[in-house]
Amino acid sequence: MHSPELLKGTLQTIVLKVLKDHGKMYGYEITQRVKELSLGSILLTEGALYPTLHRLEGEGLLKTETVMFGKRVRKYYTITTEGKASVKERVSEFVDFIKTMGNVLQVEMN
Amino acid sequence: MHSPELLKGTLQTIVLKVLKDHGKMYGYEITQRVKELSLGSILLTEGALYPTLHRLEGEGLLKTETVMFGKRVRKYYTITTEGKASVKERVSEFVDFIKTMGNVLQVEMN
DNA sequence: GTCTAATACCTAAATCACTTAGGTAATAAG
DNA sequence: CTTATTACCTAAGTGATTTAGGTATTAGAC
Repeated sequence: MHSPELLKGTLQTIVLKVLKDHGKMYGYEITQRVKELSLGSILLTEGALYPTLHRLEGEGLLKTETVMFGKRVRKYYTITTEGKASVKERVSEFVDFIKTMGNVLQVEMN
Repeated sequence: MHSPELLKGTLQTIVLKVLKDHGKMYGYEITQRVKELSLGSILLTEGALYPTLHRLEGEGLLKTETVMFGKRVRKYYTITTEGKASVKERVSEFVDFIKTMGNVLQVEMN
C-alpha cells in the first residue's frame, strides 16, 4: 500500500481509464480491477468511488445501465465519447506531471 | 501549470528533496528553485510552504538558522540526518507509486 | 442450519492538505 | 514615489477523500 495522499487527484483519471480500457463495468468490479492492476497496492474505498461515479455521470463522462442479476442490483457504467476525450487529456496531464516530478526529485521514472 | 490536485501529497517530499540536494536554503529560495526545476509548472504557494516547513522542523526533519541580511530576515533550513532518511523513503515510495500508476493507466512513464 | 466473508449498492460527517486572502516590511527599478 | 520583487507569516475556507455508518443478497464453512 502506498501512502494514500499520493493518490489524491488521481481517482477520476483511474476510473475513466479503466472504463475506457475494459468497457462496461460496475462499481465493485472497478475496485477489483484496480486492485489487480496495481498488484494490491491501490484499494479504492467505496466512500470515494460511488460519489465519483455519480459525479462523472452527472458531467456526462459516463453513462449507466441498471441490471438485475438474480435479486442483486448491478449498475453498469460505460464511458461516453466526451469521457474518452477527457481521459486522454487527463492521462497525458498525469504523464507530464510525472516528468516534471522526475526533474524536481532528480529521479528516473522507469 | 499542472492541475494542482496531482501535487497534493508531494509537497513535503519536494521540499525535503530540494533541501537535501541543494543544502541550506530559505523559504522563498525554495519556491524559486522548484519553479526552475519544474520549468515553471510548479509554483509553490506560501500558504502551503511555510506551514509545511514549520511542520517538518517540528518533526525534526529540518533544522533552522535565522540570519539578518541587512535589515531583512532570512530563515535558513537544513535537512537533518533523520530528514535524509525520510526523504530517501519518500522518494522511493513516490517512484513505486508511479510504477503502479503506469500499470493501472497502461502508460509508459519515460 | 447458521454464521461469516464476500458481493453490491449507497450516504454523510469528519478530516486535512492545500488555496485563498489577508498582514507586515525591506529593497530594487522605473 | 509607485510598483514589483523579495521575505516572512497566519487563518478562514475549500473539497477530495476517509471513516463510519446503513441495507441486502450470495457463497462457503462448520
